[in-house]
Amino acid sequence: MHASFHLAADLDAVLRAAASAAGLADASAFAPEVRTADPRHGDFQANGVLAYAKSRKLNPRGIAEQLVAALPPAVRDLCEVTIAGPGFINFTLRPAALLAWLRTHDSEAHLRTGAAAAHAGQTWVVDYSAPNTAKQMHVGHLRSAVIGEAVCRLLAFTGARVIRDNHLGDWGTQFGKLIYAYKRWVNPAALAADAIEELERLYKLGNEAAPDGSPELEVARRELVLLQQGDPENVALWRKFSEVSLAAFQEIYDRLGIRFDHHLGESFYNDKVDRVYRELTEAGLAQVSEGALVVFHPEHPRFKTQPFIIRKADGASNYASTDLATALYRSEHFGAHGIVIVTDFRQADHFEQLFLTVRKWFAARGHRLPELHHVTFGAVTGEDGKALKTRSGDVIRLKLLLDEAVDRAFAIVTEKSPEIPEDERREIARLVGIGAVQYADLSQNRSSNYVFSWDKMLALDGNTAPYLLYAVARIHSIFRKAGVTPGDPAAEAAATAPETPTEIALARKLVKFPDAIRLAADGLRPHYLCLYLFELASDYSSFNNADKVLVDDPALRARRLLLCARTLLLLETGLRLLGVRTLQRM
RNA sequence: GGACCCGUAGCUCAGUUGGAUAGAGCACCUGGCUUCGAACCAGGGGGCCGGGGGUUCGAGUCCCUCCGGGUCUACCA
Repeated sequence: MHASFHLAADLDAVLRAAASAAGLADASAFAPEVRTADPRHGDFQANGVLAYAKSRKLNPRGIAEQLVAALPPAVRDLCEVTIAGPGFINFTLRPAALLAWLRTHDSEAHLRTGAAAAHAGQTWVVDYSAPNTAKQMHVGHLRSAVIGEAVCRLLAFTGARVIRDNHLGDWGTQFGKLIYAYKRWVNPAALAADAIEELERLYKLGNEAAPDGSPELEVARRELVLLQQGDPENVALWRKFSEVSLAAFQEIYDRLGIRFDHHLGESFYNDKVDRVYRELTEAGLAQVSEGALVVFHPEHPRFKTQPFIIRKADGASNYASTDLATALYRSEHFGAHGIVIVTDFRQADHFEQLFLTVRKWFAARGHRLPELHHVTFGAVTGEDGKALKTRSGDVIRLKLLLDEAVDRAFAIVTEKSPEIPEDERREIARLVGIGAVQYADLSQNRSSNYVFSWDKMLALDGNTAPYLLYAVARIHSIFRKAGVTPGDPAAEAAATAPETPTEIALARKLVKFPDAIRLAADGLRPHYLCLYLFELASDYSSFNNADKVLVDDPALRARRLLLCARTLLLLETGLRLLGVRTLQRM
């Protein structure tokens, strides 16, 4: 039996064809709206009949009956079709169809082939993490890195060529103060021991030493001017700051499994902003206001009066200038079909103005316009609801936060599995601890604030990394006991279609994987995939509890091993797409 | 003042271009290991989806309004 990857998409196509075959008026305008259904009603449901019938003042049940009658016989082999309520069409997959899908989708490569249609042939640039150089990464930098990496993997899985670009904050007025402080107070021993720590100390010293209106600030400004004019000493210092910072960042990225293709920070666009000023001025989009070069958007309720400042009154560039230049570079140099920028919600205004400006600018100059997406996320707060990151001091360093996650995970593993050797417990703790932090960030709808809670993210029940990793470990354990490699065709050859309620519930959940991928990738919202994986692991646990796998009956044993192997495949594939690493024992 | 985000069970959160009786986890109560990993599972109680109005076959979801919390609002990013 044929089983294509995305069954819902197939049903959609079949219903469109049925609309024509049934002779519906204006059949090409009929949108089936196939989506996953509540399991009580079926596997998929088509809701489009109601909207279609309503707008044409037809009886929806009558239309649904015509459509169902026009379905090709093959659809009935695949699933049971019923009409319910005012005109929903419900599709319930037959056990044989479930088995066929599971047999076909037996490797990550096969899943990838099925999923890759969505963004095939496209190039997407993802701009995430983007910390400021000369400062340590803190807890506020976590979400962009974790969500951005998951978005990259989802886009790549759905067929895109993904370019990971770390748009570092490596330019700006703060470097004048930093150079000022460095030249006076650098401690060479501290610099050798922990360079980023020493830079951060100097950064704060510079800020304190050069308040607004002070003569020290004038000196700091001269350092900045020297840097911008290419003064060898200051340029060398600035380079050192960048190198030291990148090395420190990479230690964090290594622990999170992140590797960027490019680190094109703000400094990279220094020589590219003049073209921005020129083209926006020539296009009539930019104007001088209060000495600055700005863009207004008269059609916008707010941005008709709130300017987008693209060049400061003193002639210097700002982040609007470099972000505009960045958009053009990504379009021209990378040939981007899509640009995704992952920052917190406080920058929503900026990116709305940026995107409005880019669309008008590119249209005026004939530049190729990519899809532009600002992937925002809420703040990370403590359990008291207040921001974890306070304005004055007491920021939690990301390095220490990850250390604590691993320490806490180690204590739990040691308590639960004392028989495992310490070396392996350390490795398990590393995967579970880091995975728990990543997963906690990803599993919640990114637009709301995220309450940071050690106890919740490390819990063994609920929608957490440890729960999913535990399901993975249990499945591996069964295969170890059986002496079988997961997915071995010989072990699955005799498999029959699922029969028990828990087998069927698990199989029905497995075939919904494509829908979860599509939801997550289309909306750039990884939490849809998390939710799916949690439900899958939960259905697996019920199955695991109710149906013994390693039984004597060869057909029964084969089909349960097949269910185990596919669950393992989808859990491991899904977690990999989230950037969470899996293990075999915990 | 204006704009945007959030408000769903005691707590933390899901809820797909508007779809069927609003779902999880925690906590609470009951039951299940001589059995592939009980770090688990099965079952139970718990809701004016912030308030009010509107749109329609149908609203947690869309529109208006009010309340509460957060953020941004001319040269930091």
